[in-house]
Amino acid sequence: MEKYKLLIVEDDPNLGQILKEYLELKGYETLLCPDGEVGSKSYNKEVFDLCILDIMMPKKDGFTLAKEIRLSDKKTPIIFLTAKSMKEDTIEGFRIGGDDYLTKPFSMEELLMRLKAIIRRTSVKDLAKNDQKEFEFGQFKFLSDKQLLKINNSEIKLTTKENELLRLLCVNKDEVMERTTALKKIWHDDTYFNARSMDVYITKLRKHLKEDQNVQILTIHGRGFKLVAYI
Amino acid sequence: MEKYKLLIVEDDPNLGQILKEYLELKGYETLLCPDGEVGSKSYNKEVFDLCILDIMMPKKDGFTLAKEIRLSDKKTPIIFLTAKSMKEDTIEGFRIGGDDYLTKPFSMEELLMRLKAIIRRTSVKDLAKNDQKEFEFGQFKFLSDKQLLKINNSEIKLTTKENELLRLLCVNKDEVMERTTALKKIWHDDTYFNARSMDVYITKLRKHLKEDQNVQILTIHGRGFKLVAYI
DNA sequence: GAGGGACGTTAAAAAGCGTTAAAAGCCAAC
DNA sequence: GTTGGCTTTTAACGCTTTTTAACGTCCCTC
Repeated sequence: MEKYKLLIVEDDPNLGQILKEYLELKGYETLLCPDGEVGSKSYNKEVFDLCILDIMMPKKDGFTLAKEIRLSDKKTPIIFLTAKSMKEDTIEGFRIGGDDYLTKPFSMEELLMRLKAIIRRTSVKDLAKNDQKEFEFGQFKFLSDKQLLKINNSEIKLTTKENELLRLLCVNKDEVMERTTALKKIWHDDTYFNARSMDVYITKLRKHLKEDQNVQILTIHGRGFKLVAYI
Repeated sequence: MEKYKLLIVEDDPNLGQILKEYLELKGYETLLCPDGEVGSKSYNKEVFDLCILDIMMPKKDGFTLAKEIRLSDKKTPIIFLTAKSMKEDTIEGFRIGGDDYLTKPFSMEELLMRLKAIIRRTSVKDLAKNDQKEFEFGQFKFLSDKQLLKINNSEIKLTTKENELLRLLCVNKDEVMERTTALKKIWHDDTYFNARSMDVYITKLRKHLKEDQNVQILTIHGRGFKLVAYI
């Protein structure tokens, strides 16, 4: 079963390690970053289900990082951690688009409860679907673990990248597969050339999917792609 | 503009009144109940977007009320208010299915921020889920999830923006689609240039809709547009 | 009915995407 | 280690979508 993935950005190595261990014990996958800059880089390379950001940190503080994240991503929940309980700070945290704000010292249990409450409310993601290996749409049958796309009596062997991209489209069928998500998950970096490479693969997949006119990959301009089947 | 409706259950008449007045000033519709029993009755009579429950109350405490609510309704967010900051209590609040937990005394501003953060999340989720995907008006059939506008035997492929705008007009058919609403929902910012861009798209849509003379996009000067079909 | 703000339309600029082909990278067989 | 075949990336060009700009018209207010 796939786990929820958390980005923890905390400069105090003790607290960071405690957070990491506790949350991993509770069944989450975590990545711990020692400052805002490393946190920013990690955020741009991977997809996380939730971010836990300390506010006062060297190099780049939590508010600045949160603002950067919110420029492109309004969705991923953010929890702030801080030693200051100042009213203005709290309000600033929510103004930026944070989802919760915990003042140190807090109990691990309370953090966990708040984290769960947020994920329960926000997560549209179905973890079970992420483990799915076979998909059907239109007249196609897609076996992602065998890299095979079947239609009628013919089989198309997919390359690794074709396979991963089609899989992500299937997991998000009838919803938008965001460009940035695909780039992070499949190409591990959201850069100009990777984006061009992805466009090439969309073309390749569209050619394969031509066999059934009722299946299409729609372009959602500025956001990504959407796999739809008309029947 | 429809307001969010809040159920406030608080036995302290002073705090209750302050909450009510403050939140109404901030644009919410509220109903204040003096204890859990009255709160329970009110909850069963009306639909609320969020509940604010004090925990220690005569007749029926906040936890009991929350449990009742969660028996039938897992969705409506619940914020607990309490004088006790005991850890077990907080955790119990989240265990029941609460969404946030504020310890008295708290600032009205912080309550408002937390409330907004929760509503921002839940309303986004709802919009994504319970949205209609197919519309009919005049001789048109509009499949918004496929970005297709059909009339007679022809299909018009819509661009992403055309599609989103037409969808918003359809949702508000025969009523005014406010300019600011459209700009916020589709362009994510109500600025001068986005407003001009939207005008361009209204022109594009009007061209597409020319196929049926009985369908029109009316201009409501100073407010927005209205999609109407005369037959 | 004059003036200013709001809207309508068209065209050009900018940004984003689609497609093809060539270059580079990878890997297994020889 | 070199070859050949396949996958992936880079490059280039053309096209579509979206935004910006400019100018004309409408419409409300005074």
